[in-house]
Amino acid sequence: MSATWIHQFPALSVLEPDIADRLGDTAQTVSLPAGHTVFHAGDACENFLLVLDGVVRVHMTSETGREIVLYRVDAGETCVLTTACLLGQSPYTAEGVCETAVQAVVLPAQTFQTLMGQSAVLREFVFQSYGVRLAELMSLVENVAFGRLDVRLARLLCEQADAASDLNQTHQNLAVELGSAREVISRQLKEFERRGWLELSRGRIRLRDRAALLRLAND
Amino acid sequence: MSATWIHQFPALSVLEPDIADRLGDTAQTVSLPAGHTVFHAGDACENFLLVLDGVVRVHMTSETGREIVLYRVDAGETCVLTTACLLGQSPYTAEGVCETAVQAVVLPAQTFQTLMGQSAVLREFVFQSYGVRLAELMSLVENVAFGRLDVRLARLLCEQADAASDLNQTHQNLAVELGSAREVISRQLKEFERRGWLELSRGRIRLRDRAALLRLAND
DNA sequence: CCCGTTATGTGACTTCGTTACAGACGCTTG
DNA sequence: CAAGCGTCTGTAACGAAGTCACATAACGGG
Repeated sequence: MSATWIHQFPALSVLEPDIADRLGDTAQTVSLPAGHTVFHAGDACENFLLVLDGVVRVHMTSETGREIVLYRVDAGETCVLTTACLLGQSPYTAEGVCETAVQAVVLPAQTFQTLMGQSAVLREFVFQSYGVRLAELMSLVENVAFGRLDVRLARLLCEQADAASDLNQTHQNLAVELGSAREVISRQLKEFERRGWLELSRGRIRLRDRAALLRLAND
Repeated sequence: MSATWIHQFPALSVLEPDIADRLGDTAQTVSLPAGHTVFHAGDACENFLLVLDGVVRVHMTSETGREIVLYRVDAGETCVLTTACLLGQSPYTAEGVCETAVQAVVLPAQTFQTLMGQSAVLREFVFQSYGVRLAELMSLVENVAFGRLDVRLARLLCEQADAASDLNQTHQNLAVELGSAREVISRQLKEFERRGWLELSRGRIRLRDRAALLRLAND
């Protein structure tokens, strides 16, 4: 019998019935707490992962300790890095950490390979993920290589702020998001505050002039 | 009858016979001169591409004119960006230029989709490409975000120098390779020359102390 | 040989990352 | 409540890399 979780996701709800059954039978679902490390750089990859609920953040760390977020895996998405490592028999080159509590489906490599050969829908699904991530990564390269930090920061702030124009983030977290250094972000935020665009307090930023930030962001 | 070019490539020589025939029948092969632009950023993608001979370079250009090489498509390889755009119905986000004269197979989107559904070998081939490029792009992100320029340049010089330790490249070209600026590369090369590691002349660099460059490169 | 084109050299300046701290805030605990 | 501690933020000085504005220099036809 096909598991109920499959029907949560449009991309999978059209799975061939027999494939859906196989998936429901073989796949284990696991619960991981927030902060749990799903994989480290250098780990061998043994399972295909599909996130059912929560968010996994995939990021790289430099030798000097700086980090950069590559992408996030949301509910209904798969981790392409995992797929790539599985199919290419190569170890992970980045780290995956649960940003929230996460429910995920774990599929042994062997089963994954078999199902990929049998299900056009699953293939389509995985291909789609690849395409999206590839585009994201290219855009990341562009931003890191050419983008100005003030512009990127302004964009990030506008994206992350909630309806009340608040965001609860440390400068360190924002730095990781952009692959920059905490001190640089602090400096830039201070400059934004000086211009009256926002207000800083410990662990929180309140946007005061979103329009100004958006103007800068759309450079 | 299956075209002879198919047998040049290990990955495709194991194609199912009927698929190979279809490919041989429908696919057009084209010849492009060195310097020819295969696709621009913003173009819609209409054909699947497979390089038979020569090299296509895929790079991005910033608003300010700086460029960075994302990857190269060599003989026997496909352009993942093309595949991604094809499957995702999205426009190109980078530019592809023939670095040498190029012979390539051009497959209409429709035919590609059909063959992808029918041939496990072709799928395997395309998946493999995705994985490799994804890893390359992640490594690029890491280098651009965290790598020191002198180290990256030293690495590039060692890679590109021929057996005689010569390489015929302008500083501008090296800059594009690393996503940096010409002046910065000139400065760094001058510094290497000052240390006696190489010799500069117009359009050519001769390595004098490859060991020293390698030491720096392996930081 | 002259001249236009392409390549390289240089200095001043800006932005960003690094190092090395000093405070400041919030929380626990005696 | 005060003291102590871990985390977060501020700052200054410096180094590394990108930008701007040029000056030269080498090459390759006519």
